[in-house]
Amino acid sequence: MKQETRKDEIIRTAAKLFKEKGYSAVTMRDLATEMGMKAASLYNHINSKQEILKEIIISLAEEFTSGLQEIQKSNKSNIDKLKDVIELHVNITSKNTYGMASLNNNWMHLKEKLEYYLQLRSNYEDEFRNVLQQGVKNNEIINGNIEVMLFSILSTLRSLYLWIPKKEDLNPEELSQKLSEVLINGINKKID
Amino acid sequence: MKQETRKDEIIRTAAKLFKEKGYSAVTMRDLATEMGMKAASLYNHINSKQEILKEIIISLAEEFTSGLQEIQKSNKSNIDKLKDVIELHVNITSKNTYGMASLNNNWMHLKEKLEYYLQLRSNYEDEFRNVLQQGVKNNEIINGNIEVMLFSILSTLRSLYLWIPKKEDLNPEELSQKLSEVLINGINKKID
DNA sequence: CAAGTAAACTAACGCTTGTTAGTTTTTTTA
DNA sequence: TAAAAAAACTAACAAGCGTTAGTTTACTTG
Repeated sequence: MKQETRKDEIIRTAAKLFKEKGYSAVTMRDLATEMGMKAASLYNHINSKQEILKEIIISLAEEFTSGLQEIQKSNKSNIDKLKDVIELHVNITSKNTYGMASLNNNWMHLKEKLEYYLQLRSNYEDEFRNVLQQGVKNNEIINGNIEVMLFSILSTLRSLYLWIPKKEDLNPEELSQKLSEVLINGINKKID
Repeated sequence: MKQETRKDEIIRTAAKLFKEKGYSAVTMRDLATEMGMKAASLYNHINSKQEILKEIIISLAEEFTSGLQEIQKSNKSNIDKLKDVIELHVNITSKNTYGMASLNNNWMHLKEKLEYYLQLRSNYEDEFRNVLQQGVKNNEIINGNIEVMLFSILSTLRSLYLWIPKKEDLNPEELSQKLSEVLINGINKKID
């Protein structure tokens, strides 16, 4: 575990402010105040406001990409892969709810890295869809509208950053498990 | 059907830009350009940038509130009430995906109306939770973690604004129905 | 403890922001 | 068609923006 540099601290603090007000509404003076310094001093550690956003978003996006690739390698059932993906989202989001807000809401303010981000995101959705499609093919998942399923599950997972901070009584393991139950089996009481 | 005033047109155009870049990143000059006029001219129709945001968000929030109250009045089963709520979200969002982006992501930039908005939102979640709780009590809904169910469903419904514009092949009725299926029954293939 | 480096500071830059004042043009009304 | 109203315009404002240059202070190291 490498210890946090001043740059890391700035990025972490920025992510927190970006979650509260969005990238554009947070000024370098806001960030400096929160760090207990003057705005110009930030530039001893970072090159630009844009760089901060890039660091927050791209590192998270790559973490999701490599996480999903790892899951795909296994030879588990597709339902179990789906459970692993849910766990992946819960784990990454639990560690960095602030950063996830930027990933979800501030990606459009990326400049040089925008295209790269969109590529990662698009690939991620394709891989995710693939799990569902294979699940249908193998009779693990109902033969319904794949896009509706994908959208529904992914929307929930992408919103975790808003909800995890409010429910600290649930640890990541419990949360993953309960979330898997609801997302996979629904809420309907079976008649049996 | 009252015809659209110039003010309405400005608000609608602003909502579109707010969705693309967020409230703070959209300037009055951006909005004016999109409207084919100069920034100062906007002020013949609106009082401030803040007023535009207020109009977008509060009208939608009140539409949700009154819609849910109407649903609560009926004596349908709670599962059927839930289906109606899903339909409510699909209908309101279909009519105004741009405005829904502001509702979801730019509410924190409200000033005078912030507290009012938060009250509406909080009440809405309480009413929604109530439907689920009654459903559990009446043996319609599984006796699981209510908060996880609430979060999962509401996250999906609140993300509809991102997804509806990309899937124009699905009309609101079909979408509501398929969404209800997935959110209520899950995606798991029943073994029978 | 001297030298070097890291990290803070002050001051300022050129540019953009939301908004106002005053004027001109266009459209509606009588 | 003249008067009134609506809706555009130009010009400018004070404040705030990200960032740079140059300097001072605080820590680290030989």
